[in-house]
Amino acid sequence: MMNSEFDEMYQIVKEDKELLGNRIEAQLIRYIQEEPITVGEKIPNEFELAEKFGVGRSTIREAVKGLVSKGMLEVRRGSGTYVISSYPAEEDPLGLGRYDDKYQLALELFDVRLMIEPEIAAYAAMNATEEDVVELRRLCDEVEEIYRSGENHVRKDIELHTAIAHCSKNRVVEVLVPLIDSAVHTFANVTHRELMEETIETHRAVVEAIENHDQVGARCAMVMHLTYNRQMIKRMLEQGNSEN
Amino acid sequence: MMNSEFDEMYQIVKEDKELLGNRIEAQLIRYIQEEPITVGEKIPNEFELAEKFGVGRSTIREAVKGLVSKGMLEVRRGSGTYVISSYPAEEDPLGLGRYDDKYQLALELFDVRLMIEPEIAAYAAMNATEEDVVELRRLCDEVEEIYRSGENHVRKDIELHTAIAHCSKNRVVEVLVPLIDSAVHTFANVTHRELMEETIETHRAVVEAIENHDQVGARCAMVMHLTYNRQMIKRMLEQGNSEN
DNA sequence: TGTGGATAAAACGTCTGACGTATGTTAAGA
DNA sequence: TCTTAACATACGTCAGACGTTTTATCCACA
Repeated sequence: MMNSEFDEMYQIVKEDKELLGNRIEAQLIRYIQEEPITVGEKIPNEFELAEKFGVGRSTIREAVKGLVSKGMLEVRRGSGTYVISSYPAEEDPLGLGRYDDKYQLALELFDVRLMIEPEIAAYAAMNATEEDVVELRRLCDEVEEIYRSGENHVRKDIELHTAIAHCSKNRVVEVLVPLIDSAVHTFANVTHRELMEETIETHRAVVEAIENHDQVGARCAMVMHLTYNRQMIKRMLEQGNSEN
Repeated sequence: MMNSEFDEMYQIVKEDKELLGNRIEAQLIRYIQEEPITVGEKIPNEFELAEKFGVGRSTIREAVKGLVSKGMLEVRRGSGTYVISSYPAEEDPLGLGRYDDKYQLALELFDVRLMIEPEIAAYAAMNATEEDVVELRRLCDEVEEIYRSGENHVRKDIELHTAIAHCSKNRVVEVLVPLIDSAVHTFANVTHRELMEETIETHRAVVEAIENHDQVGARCAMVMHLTYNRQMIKRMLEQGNSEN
């Protein structure tokens, strides 16, 4: 048989209870990214994929359909299925992947955060309940804990900012904040010791101001938090750029 | 035969070149909204739908899958397929359909617009090129024209606000603004003569300030525009509410 | 009478094979 | 050389079978 090394790598083992189609979808992402099949190229046809992954053609079609709706693939009937983005929509919910100057994009993302998140913090200071504050404190601790353990804290960081948005009692920003912040995660994912120490500190300052219903304080703390982050990221990305 | 009146209404005629699955998806939306099948209820099973729409089960599954990824349906294996939002993601890109108090939601949407759009207008005043301004003027005219003709101007209105976002030269807000504003369209779609007259006027004030690179002026004009709109919509929705 | 487990029914998930239709390519003919 | 017809490729749709999960039913047993 051909593809034996492929089989070992990608052939699925049916034991999970997660739906097959979804697992194949994840495998397909991995396959495209590892191969790699770059933007504009076409992936193997449905029969080949079915054979490679050891599943039926309908399952492949499910997976492909999923990635089409996530903006990663495009189907041209009679011709083939093509890669149109390197990321599925979960990692890039705003569809920013089509821009290639990640550096500028990162700064623009922070400009947007600076537009809304200080205001959100002020709303939060106005509307947060006691339970909300408990939750915020817990998240602050978790972010710090994860950071100290050396793991990636970004997911938790987004959770914290989303929780602050939740405190604002405006459900629209509660949707918006994770969208924007996870885009930051994708396009400006830098970590740095000094940055983290400062982040943990300003996080607590924001939460404290919210707890005291100090709107101006919350707004200012958030501005500081984001400004410092923006500055550091700008510096680090400039270094990264100059190395090219 | 049963369902004859149904057949007349929903049975598809195979003549278009649009893919069957996509057409069925649209039919399914219409069916759910007209029936109506409200949030939380389940839709008929796949076999019934296949028979009703006169297509194969795989086609129904394609359509359902599409609406799942658009956040309108949820499939519970072994149980059925349920409506979780009254709108597909195109009309409700932020997934706000799961909330049922449209009134409060509309106000929250305007609060968010008030957070970002004045700031965007200020950025636009700073960065707009001459061609940008020409485009803005053109859109102002078009909005007015469409309004005078009695047609629905909201699409064009969103275009104008998106164009202003484009002038800011921040590509993130250029993505964000149409998301938010089309949600406004879905959840707070009110028209009113007085509102429109004022809207057309303040639109021009914003554009004029942008043209003059008057950041403060642009910000203020946008605040006025949105505040007035929020106020009117609040009043009209309160009337609507009290009639219940 | 009440409860727990076995059983059946309902509904989605996946596989297979066949045929339809759009697209692209190639080769023959004018 | 250009056009056109045939052919190959690849996705689209259908039909039927069987598996798995969830939910409802019902009966036995305490």
